[in-house]
Amino acid sequence: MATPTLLPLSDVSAEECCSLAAAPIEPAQAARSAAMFKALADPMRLRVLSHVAAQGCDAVCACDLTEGLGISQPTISHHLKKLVEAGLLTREQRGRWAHYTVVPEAFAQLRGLLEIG
Amino acid sequence: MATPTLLPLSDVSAEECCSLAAAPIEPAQAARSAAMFKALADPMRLRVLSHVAAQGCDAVCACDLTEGLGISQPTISHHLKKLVEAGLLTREQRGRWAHYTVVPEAFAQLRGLLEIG
DNA sequence: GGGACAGATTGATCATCGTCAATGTATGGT
DNA sequence: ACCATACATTGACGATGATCAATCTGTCCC
Repeated sequence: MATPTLLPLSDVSAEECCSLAAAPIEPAQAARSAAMFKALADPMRLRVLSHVAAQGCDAVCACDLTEGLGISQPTISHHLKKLVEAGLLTREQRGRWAHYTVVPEAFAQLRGLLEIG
Repeated sequence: MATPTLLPLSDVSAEECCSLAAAPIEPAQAARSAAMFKALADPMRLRVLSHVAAQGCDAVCACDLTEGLGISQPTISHHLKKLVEAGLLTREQRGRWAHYTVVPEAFAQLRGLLEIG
């Protein structure tokens, strides 16, 4: 259990660091980048993510999100899972509580892609 | 609440300049931002966009995209329309040809949202 | 005007997604 | 052992989206 669902993100630093404007993007990288953008492409998920990001380096308990967003607990759980799968958040279990933290490298990578103009 | 004002369609610079981490995002802005990310959330659309962005400030003719991407002309047209609607590209008709150019301000805005960590 | 061309639109199909109620799984407290 | 809590998973449903073939709309040239 608790086999780290921490999928790669392996070498973010060495990974394609370049903008969409540098050259026509490769299909494989397009698929990976689109998957990350897809995680950001839902209003409620952006709000969930923003609540976590607003806590800075601190981890945020899922129980703090179930209130004030106006959606059910399973839906929040669903969104958090998507964000973790996309590599934007990490999950850490502490007793009964699940704590989430942003992954700064992922955001840096996306910012790099959007360096245009 | 912060500003219940109507959003200015033209004033990108004065628009919400802040990251997701600055504060929990407002539902209205979450919807607008998610719409832009949604335009980026498809691999083929990222490739189309990248082809345009790779031309820098020059406009790119749609006819240059129909070859080399492996999808039909209507699908390319569909993706270009989505990118224009999202504000990431502008369209300019020149005779029989449609030319597309990136909108740097849109990308700057998205980079601002992703300033995390 | 008539034909050729660029590209947008339509309609259909198949897949994916957001959401919820209900249920399941683990953990902590007594 | 038992129950309450925190969260994940399942299954269902309605909505959205990507793609294509066929068709339509406009523009250029003779």
